[in-house]
Amino acid sequence: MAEERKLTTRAEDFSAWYNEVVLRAELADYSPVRGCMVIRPDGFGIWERMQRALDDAFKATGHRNAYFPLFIPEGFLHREAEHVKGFAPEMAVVTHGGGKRLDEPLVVRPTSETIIYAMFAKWVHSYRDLPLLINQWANVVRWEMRTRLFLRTLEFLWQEGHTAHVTHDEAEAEARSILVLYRDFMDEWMAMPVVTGQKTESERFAGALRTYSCEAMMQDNKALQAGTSHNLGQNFSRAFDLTFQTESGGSDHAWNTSWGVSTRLIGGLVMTHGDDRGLRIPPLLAPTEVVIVPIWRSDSDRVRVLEAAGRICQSLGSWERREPNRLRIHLDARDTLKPGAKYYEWELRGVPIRLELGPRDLEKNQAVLVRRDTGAKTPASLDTLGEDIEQLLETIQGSMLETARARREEHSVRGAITYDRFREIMNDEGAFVYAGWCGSAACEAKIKDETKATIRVLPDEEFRSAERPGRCLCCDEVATAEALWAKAY
RNA sequence: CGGGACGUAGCGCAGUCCGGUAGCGCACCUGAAUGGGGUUCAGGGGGUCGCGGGUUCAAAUCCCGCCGUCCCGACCA
Repeated sequence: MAEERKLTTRAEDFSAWYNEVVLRAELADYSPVRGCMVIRPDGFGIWERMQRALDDAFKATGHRNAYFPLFIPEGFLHREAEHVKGFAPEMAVVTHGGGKRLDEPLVVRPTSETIIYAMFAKWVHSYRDLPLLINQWANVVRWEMRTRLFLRTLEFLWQEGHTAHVTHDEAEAEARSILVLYRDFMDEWMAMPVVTGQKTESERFAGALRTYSCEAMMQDNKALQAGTSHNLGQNFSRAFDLTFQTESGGSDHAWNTSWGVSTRLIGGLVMTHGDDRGLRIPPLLAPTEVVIVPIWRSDSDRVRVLEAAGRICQSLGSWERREPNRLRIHLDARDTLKPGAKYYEWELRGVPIRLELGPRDLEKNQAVLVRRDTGAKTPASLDTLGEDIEQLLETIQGSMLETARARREEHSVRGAITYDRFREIMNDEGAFVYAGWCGSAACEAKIKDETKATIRVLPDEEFRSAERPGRCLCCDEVATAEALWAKAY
């Protein structure tokens, strides 16, 4: 009977395991519309914490939030040739409104470059108006053929930053600094280590000069693009007449960047940290950091334990060092479930710390703290509970990052490698392979065709192998770059 | 759009080959006991068997058509 309730283990079938965890932990659900997703409160709670952290970071670097329309005139998309080519196949188009056929169809935004730069053109007149640093929290629609909860849905929530600058270098610096901001967020908040780097021409954002990306490794050794930042050059400025008067009195097109992360991050979080018991949420993003499971035998015990648990909630929730952000603590006082059943449930939901409190603990003036990530149990004195929990949460956060990083490194291959060996690795377990590339799209395509692996990025200096491979993985020509190869989501 | 599988209670499934009262587990409701790792017992509610047509005394089951979902390809944050 207990067997039946067990999760599919990750090793058996990673996809099935992922779906099962997302659904059973109640992060999301399928909607009546195929390919769309309902984000449930538990999932949205994680997103809200991500939003807050990112929003603070954007504000701290001078960006401000604004909102632009959901509908974009179809003609706008066509003004940038590359852009429309990239997005046309996945656009949802509104042809009727108010019962009448529209003169010009409206595209439901797949991304907002066009409408935003059309507005920027009205707002920017002088170099003094620059840089213009705007962010938008919004939903977008991309009509994907195959969807997957959180990772690829027809509609998704995201944040898209759009900026305009006086010079190329300034825009480039912005795109790079946002990439670092993303990486820090993924490291420090999500405990999900990422490789940063530049996309190849074939993987570049439609209409961009250069695209930078954060790539995370999932537990099936596939790569997940977790965030992107683009230097758009003057392509959109030209298309939308975004000009300004320069300091010397001339006229110039502004330089743009755009960048975004989406609810896909939640999928990445699940696939990075989840285990065979369910979700593991890093403390900083956990909607609930601590769950108290009270234990009692008799009615009098029940009263005593619940009273003590209530006191803990009150004092920790208002613990002075946490003000105004109280410790996010939940008391599971349900008397319909045995403690054991509660343990399984909260483990599935990924709450970082479980606090067990029973009559025996009260006698010893202690509680038992159980880590979700390692399962380790330690008693803690009720007198120092706040400090101990705070300490433990920090430990868990750091330890989860280290575990994920170690896992990634364990499945990374650096240095010279033969094509046969590469194919073997890709067909076997999969891995992040750092290997030479001649720079030709032909080789890139050939490898993708033969191994299903793709170039994810040309990694930043710090992620490259110490010894640069001299030869292209594919054609054996002299390599002009080292690329990160992996199978990808 | 090509290849494969499936559609039966909220969820997971059996029953279909070989037509004959619509079942099981979980969840849910009521009551009692239980309570430091998925409690037990007793009772109970819930299904136009994806939709439409055909064959038959009789269809979840056989035949035809349609719809939908999932998986694998091409596409993608």
